[in-house]
Amino acid sequence: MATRSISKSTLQRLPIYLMHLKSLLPGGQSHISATTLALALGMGEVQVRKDLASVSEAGKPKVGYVITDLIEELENFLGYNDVDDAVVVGAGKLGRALLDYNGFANYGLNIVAAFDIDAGKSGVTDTGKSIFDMQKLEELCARLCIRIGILTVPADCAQAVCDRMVKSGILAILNFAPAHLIVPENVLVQNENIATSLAILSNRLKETIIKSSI
Amino acid sequence: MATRSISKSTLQRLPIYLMHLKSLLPGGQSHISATTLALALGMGEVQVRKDLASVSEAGKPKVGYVITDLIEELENFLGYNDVDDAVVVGAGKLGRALLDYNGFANYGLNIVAAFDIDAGKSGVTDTGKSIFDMQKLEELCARLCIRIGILTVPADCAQAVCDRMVKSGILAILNFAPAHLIVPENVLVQNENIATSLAILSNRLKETIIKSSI
DNA sequence: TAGATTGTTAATCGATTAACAATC
DNA sequence: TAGATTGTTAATCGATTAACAATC
Repeated sequence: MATRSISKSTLQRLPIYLMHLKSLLPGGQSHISATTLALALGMGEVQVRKDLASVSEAGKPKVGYVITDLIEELENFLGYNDVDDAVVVGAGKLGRALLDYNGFANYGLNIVAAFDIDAGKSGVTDTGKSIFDMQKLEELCARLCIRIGILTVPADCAQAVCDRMVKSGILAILNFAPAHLIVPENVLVQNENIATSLAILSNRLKETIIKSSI
Repeated sequence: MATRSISKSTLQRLPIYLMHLKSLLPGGQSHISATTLALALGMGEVQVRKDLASVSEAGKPKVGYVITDLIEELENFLGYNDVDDAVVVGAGKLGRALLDYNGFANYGLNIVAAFDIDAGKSGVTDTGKSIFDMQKLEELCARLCIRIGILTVPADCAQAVCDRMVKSGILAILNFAPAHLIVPENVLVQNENIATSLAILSNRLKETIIKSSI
């Protein structure tokens, strides 16, 4: 199977295209050109065309792409159609917000439950999702073959909790804790660190202000 | 003033160094070499050295860097010491989680209040932060000179709300809505889209599984 | 046919890595 | 002094952009 390897940068942009295309659906227009798409998203048109070429063969000169087809191809490529089960570990405010967020279904992610060290948090949330005691983590992950875990515990116990997740068979971790995780080679970590985003934003803001005050 | 422009990639890594250095403080060790730091974070040692050189002059051959000094320099550079006020717009679960998260203070961000279109959500949270009706947005932002806004509304009203934030004088937006925002040239947007992270994670997971099944 | 738009090949740009001289 | 470690200059790598041929 030729899983043509795709660059990380392109992969990051694909969901942006998908998002925009979906927002176009109610408008009723059937086709879109890479040029138009690039303009709307403030990207280079060659970049858009190259990115789209990596998931679709359906671009037609003069008319562009069929929007619904492109959406379908993007969703398939991104795996939004075959659902993966996931768990949230750490049922603090952020953890519970993610647990109850119903938008993940659109991205092929089904959060089945959350876990917390504080047994007092066990129970069922507004939306009917269960929060279990951490003790149940290993058994439940193994039984349901959970491969994706969302880590939302404080930094100081992030590594210890991460180790337990790995032991439970989790292969991919979305890490919201402001901590660097050490994992075995076969386990993936994607850091979702708000501090990092903030750093970039405030640095750029400072530069903007300096520039505009000259 | 020589605001030596720093690459975006480096800027993204600085908070990671800072985070790790802080976690080292309780250990009592006074110095650290770029080599050690690189090893701990799974990065190249030249990269670490180059990144650190962009914020510090204090590296000494043979001994490395004084940890506390390096922390100080990183915090100054990242602006964690001069606090910026910010508001959250959209008091849903995520918005309220961010509003009540007390970790932002470490990053030089002080969230003063949240706003929501649903006046029924107005009030005070557990941690004493106020949620106001959206109507108050413009007046309060102007009065407090708010320049940073955190956007946590649903995708379908993200652009409209963003426009109001811009009109209120906000210059930097941390966007959690899964939508592409169009803003004037002088306004910065940093997208914090979980779908994107998820796309990368699940794609890499798939590749890992394919590879390991060969 | 003419022209808009596609997909691709070549050139440029930026970031990472390798090599090395400087120094405590 | 010797060697660990720094900071920098040059080489490599990857991603973006520009140029262009193909085509509906």
